[in-house]
Amino acid sequence: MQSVTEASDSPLTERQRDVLDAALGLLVEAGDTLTMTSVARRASCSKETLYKWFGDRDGLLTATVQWQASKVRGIPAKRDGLDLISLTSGLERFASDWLRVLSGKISVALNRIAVSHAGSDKRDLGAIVLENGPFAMARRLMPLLEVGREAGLLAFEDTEEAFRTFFGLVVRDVQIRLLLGDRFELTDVAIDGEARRATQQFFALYGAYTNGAG
Amino acid sequence: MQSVTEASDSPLTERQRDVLDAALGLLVEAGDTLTMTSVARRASCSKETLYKWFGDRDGLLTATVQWQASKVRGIPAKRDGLDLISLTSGLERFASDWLRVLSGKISVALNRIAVSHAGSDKRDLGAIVLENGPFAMARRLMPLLEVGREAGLLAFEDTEEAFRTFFGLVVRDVQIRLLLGDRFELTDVAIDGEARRATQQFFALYGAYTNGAG
DNA sequence: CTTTTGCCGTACCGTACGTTACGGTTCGGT
DNA sequence: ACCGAACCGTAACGTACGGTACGGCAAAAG
Repeated sequence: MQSVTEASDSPLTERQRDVLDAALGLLVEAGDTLTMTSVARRASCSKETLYKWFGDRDGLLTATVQWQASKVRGIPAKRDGLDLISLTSGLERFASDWLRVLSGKISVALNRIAVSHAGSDKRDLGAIVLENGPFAMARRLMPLLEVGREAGLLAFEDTEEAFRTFFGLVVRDVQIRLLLGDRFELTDVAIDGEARRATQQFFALYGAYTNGAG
Repeated sequence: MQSVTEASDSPLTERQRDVLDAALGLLVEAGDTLTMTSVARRASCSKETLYKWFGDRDGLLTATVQWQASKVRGIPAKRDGLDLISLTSGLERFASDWLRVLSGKISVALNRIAVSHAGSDKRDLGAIVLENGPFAMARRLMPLLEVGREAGLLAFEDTEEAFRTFFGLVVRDVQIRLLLGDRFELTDVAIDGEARRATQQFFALYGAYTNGAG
């Protein structure tokens, strides 16, 4: 027996991971209208166990979001961006991956939960999603941008500023429209096209061989 | 007596508007955790009246969102963008206004509500917010962009494509961070700076005097 | 074999809240 | 002055759901 709600680095039994996967599935299907009873039934476990492991409903939600975050985390960006070709393809692949994750059902569902719980005095799911969403993207991308700058391929003063512009060029209105329930068809080829366009526009703004209008 | 839930263009009594303002205030303060009782108390009306006018809780929420939308709607964009100066200032003012609305408490609250209700089978608040948010922005801005193109100041093929890029350059990660509860200080001068940067970058991408990389 | 532990299944409790019902009050119409 | 409609305030109902208690079982510990 171990309560997961205390320290953030509890090792999580395989059974617990199964339970969280069940909760994740229900979260995607039903949003935060999921009930403790439904989670228990889906996971074939008792409600008592849920409460023993996760404390309360909010603890279960938090653990579920963290569990998904731990799955996505750790796709390291390759730092081989020394020439223009590899930097370009690195940015493109980055944008492509990001859009793919962003438009996935799980991401949409989790962002919905976090948004609707933000501003509450409970455990802040928003902070977790923020940390594993935009902030994680920044942590992974900004080193790549700086490598590009040191290689003389990019020109900017504020790295965060450059990153946020890249973010805007990649995501545009896609995420908010998805969150607001707009039916959106975003095929894989469309995503790749978006990534290519965003990268191209980013180079038009921050490429060292054009104007360095940072 | 008139039920507002049926036709979308019910004229709304002044008393009803007062009630919706009260609901709006509670929505900003408490999110969708507001109760029918609290709305009745704040508006000094009976719950029976709430149900007679708006049908049910969801109808009240919908009416409230529509009421706020009807307040924001109808700030027409001036179509005087014939020379570069006025086009630039038009875009800047547009971006500035948009960021100001976007970062306001009411906008954040309403987007939160709409996001958390999206994907539900109830009346779609997401569609309303979408219609009065990004889509309204598009309807107002795209004509201005086309005027700029016809005046030879901008170069692009797909107007919607150009608009969405402008959207991305203006909003970047601001909205999602606000929705996720990130404490964010966005002063008026900062907003004006953002608007200026976005406009400048947009001209760098779509200005006719540079490359027309649409 | 006995004890302990951990968990399942289920019944149960308390409460919050959406919704309805009803008596009392205001107010415009005649 | 009278009537009826609209509305206020509040009490009451029904229910869904978070949280708890408890009996039974299987497996590990002793």
